[in-house]
Amino acid sequence: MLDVSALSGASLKTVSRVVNGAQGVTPGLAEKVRTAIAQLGYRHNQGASSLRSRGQRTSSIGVLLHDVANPFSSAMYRAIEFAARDRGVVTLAGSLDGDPERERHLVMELVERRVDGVILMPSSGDHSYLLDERRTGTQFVFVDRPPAFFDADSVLADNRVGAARATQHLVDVGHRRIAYLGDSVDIVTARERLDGFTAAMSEAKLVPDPQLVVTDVGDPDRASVAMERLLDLADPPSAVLTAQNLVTFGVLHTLRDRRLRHIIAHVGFDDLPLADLLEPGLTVIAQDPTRIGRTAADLLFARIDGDASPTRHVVSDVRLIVRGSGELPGPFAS
Amino acid sequence: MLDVSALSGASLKTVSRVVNGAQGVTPGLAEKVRTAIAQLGYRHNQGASSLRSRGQRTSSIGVLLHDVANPFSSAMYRAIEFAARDRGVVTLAGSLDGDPERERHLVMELVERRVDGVILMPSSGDHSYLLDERRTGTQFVFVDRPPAFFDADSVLADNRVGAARATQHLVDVGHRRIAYLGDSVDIVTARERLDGFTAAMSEAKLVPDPQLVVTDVGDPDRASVAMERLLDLADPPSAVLTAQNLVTFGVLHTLRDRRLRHIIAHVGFDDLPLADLLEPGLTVIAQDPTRIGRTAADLLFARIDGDASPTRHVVSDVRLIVRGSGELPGPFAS
DNA sequence: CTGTTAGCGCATTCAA
DNA sequence: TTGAATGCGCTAACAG
Repeated sequence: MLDVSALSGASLKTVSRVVNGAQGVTPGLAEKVRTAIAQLGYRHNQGASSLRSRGQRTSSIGVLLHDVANPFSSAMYRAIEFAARDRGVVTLAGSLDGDPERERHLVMELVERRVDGVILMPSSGDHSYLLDERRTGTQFVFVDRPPAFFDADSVLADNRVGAARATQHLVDVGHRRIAYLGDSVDIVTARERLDGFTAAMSEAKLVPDPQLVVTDVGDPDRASVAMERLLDLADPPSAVLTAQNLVTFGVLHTLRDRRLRHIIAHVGFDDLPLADLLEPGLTVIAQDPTRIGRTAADLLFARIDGDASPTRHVVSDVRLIVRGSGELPGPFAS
Repeated sequence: MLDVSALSGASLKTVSRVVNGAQGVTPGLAEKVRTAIAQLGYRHNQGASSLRSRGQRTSSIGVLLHDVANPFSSAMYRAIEFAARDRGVVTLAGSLDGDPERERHLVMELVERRVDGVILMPSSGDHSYLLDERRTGTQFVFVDRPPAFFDADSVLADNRVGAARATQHLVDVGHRRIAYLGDSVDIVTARERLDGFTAAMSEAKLVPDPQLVVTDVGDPDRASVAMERLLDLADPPSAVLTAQNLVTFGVLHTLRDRRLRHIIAHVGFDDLPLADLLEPGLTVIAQDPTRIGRTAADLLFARIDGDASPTRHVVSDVRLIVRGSGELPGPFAS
């Protein structure tokens, strides 16, 4: 910037004004400055700039997700990135893979870089440590899972209602022995989905067979193995609800390998990219990652802009997408 | 940091030393400093730090992709993020959506934030503008598509060989009327794939029917429409090669809707998440996004570390994954 | 409308 | 081993 000042003959401050598009610079002088900038290939240094001004804002936010490559996560990230771009804000993205330690570490890395805010899909079950991090002025918004021991905005899907709707759908088709495969109940989201399942079963005057409720299968392999076991029971399920997309993945493989995809009814929580091209198509409870991302970004930017109103907890609707697998009658149909 | 200094009684410089884990601080003093840091909830400011030191390094890199939510891109991003984490480097990710202007804009945003380097899947066909950007010290590595009018490292899939292998596979099955659907030939990658197709056809002493070669369908909808037209020809193709995953997507839909998935042979370029669960499974030429991402990150970090050796162009192998769709005999088989 | 001075938070001299 | 001064690139506050 000093070089630009020297070459253009304008003072340092005037160059700064031109760079920042500030009011009140004679067009002629401004033009000289711009020429010098182009000639020297000068590039504004946002880091140095934000050190001194704009209340230390860096125009950057962090997005920490379970796994950036998960289709649900990446669709959400896309929406956040889109919202951020409108404001000239860049986004840093990281994956936590369910590791609480990595969550803390990456949050710290982001805070040390003074991002204006963080959108967090948490991997830990205790966010009290964020009280310290917030002192730097960093704002936090939670997605997919709620904050624990910490007060912050959140955007969550309606897990309970979604799981209940899926369950009821299977009941309506005529199923009685419905299996549930999901994540550990230590994860709030997973617990809510299980609650939704249980509630819908009760509603239908059905008692879930404990054998058919499996709650510690968070990845495709374990889900696959668990499903095999259920199918080997003397009295196997006629329908299955998979409470998460990786679980859905594993169960799809098992059903395909056993040639049961056309027989056992199946509803998955979360949509999958090629779900409509499967035979039969996969019936799912779909969240809207784009809307969730957009909402989270809006909440975050409002906080960054100084919104100090009470914490907001947005519940994002889910919807049932009927594609065939959830409408199968099961093995005992005539 | 001033507050920490005051509370701990150590000088500013000593606090700095402790924060950076530098040598030669009495354990006792260091402990006092750490206590003060914890007590005050002090967080190191990387922005200010990099302004003064480490040759202005920010320990951040940018990753600009066609679309962060594309499964190929997000898998690659994951690998880059992983490599970066090992070095305590954070990654900024953005989507370009094929817009050259956005590419220039986002590159500038990253340079203004003084990222140490950028991994770029380009959307533009002229990168001479990067000569200016490189003056700030920012390093560039290209992935998926090569740089034009600019000298930089690159990691590309073996597009020509991949498309040729797919074509030959279809020829080996017995196909003669093979359709090709791909992106515009203005995109270097797309041109190479088309060249591979043409070369393999020649090799087999076949002359591609110009009607069956469609080169301006970059998204699912246009690919779908184009495929419909091909199927409506008096002499439709018995096999199809789709040169990109979004094209594959569109063609899959058309074939499914026409109940031709079990009849027309189909090989896709790029793998898809549920490709093995389709009926029949989708035969593909698969790139290895993880390896590509890892390689690109390694190249970039070497440059950031001062490697000034001649530009390297890495070609990443592709492989044929046989799953069923590519081995169908076509409609005229007895 | 323009320039001067001071200082954001930190690390690099160099001296003690 | 520790500390004081100096300045990284930039902008807020204040002159002129």
